[in-house]
Amino acid sequence: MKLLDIAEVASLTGTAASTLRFYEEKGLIASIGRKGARRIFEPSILQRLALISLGRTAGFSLEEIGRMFASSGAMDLDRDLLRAKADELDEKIGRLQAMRDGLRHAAECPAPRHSECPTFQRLLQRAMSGRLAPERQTPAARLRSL
Amino acid sequence: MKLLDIAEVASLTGTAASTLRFYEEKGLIASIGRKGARRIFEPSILQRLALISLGRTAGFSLEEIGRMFASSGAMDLDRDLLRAKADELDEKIGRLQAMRDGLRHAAECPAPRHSECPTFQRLLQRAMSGRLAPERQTPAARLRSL
DNA sequence: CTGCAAGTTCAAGTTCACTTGAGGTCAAGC
DNA sequence: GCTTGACCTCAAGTGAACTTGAACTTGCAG
Repeated sequence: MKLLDIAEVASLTGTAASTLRFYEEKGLIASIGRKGARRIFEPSILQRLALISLGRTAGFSLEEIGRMFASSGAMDLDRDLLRAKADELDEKIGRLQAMRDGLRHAAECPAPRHSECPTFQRLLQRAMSGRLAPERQTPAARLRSL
Repeated sequence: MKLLDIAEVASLTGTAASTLRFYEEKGLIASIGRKGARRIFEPSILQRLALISLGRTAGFSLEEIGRMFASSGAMDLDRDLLRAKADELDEKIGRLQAMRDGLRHAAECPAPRHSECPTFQRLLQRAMSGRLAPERQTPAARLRSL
């Protein structure tokens, strides 16, 4: 099992070395040791970084992602929380789909103004359903609710 | 056609008044005029703000969103760009779906470590296909996307 | 053995999207 | 007429997620 130095991890994952150091400082990743002053990583770091990247894409903060990794290093969370996050993603996916359809339609629609096109209106409606007045939540409150 | 003051727009859209002023400064919205020093808005501002919120959820920056509104005020863009954005969204949706499936699976899977579960592995693979690093997202965008 | 590219730390800087604060104006209700 | 509060401007502050810079050290090719 080949060990990796920071440059290898960086180029294999597309993550800047500075970001890796930053993530280590934040406790999201860990180097298995040092060779002199230089960090060395296990290959499993690649999966871990994939997971982090994925979580970021899904809209989780580094803080949240950090909590998803138990001390064991595995994803280890309350199943209810996992399900709740999945539901959250479902909603987001739905809105993104509507947005995508809206864009696609806008690219094809011959109407001079999309605001006058009923199809566009319907898509906009769907994309926004239930979130015209998004209950503003403080970061602190959001953290508490985890 | 009832005109709205900043407080009405704020409460109808859930957008803070300070944000509305900020958006105006950035050219994303415009007030139709002033009553004394106070901004007054056309009701169509509500749709515009819905569109902005939608775009933010879809991961576009304010800058990008600004460019999507031509001077006319309608969404008026190069159709190719619109299509490209739609494709971008498609990819993102795919990844989010995989992530959602991964979370859902993690909530059910009896395996002690998800890193040893082939189903989870497959989902992770799919979620990550063709991408190394996540795009940057602001905290505000994350809050909105809840 | 030496040169130097590539690593290290730590502090400070950057970007984005807002928010907050200080200080001021003004219309409306008492 | 006076107070109150919602609005105004402009500048500075905030938090997340990094990046950059300065100053220093080290592994390894030549």
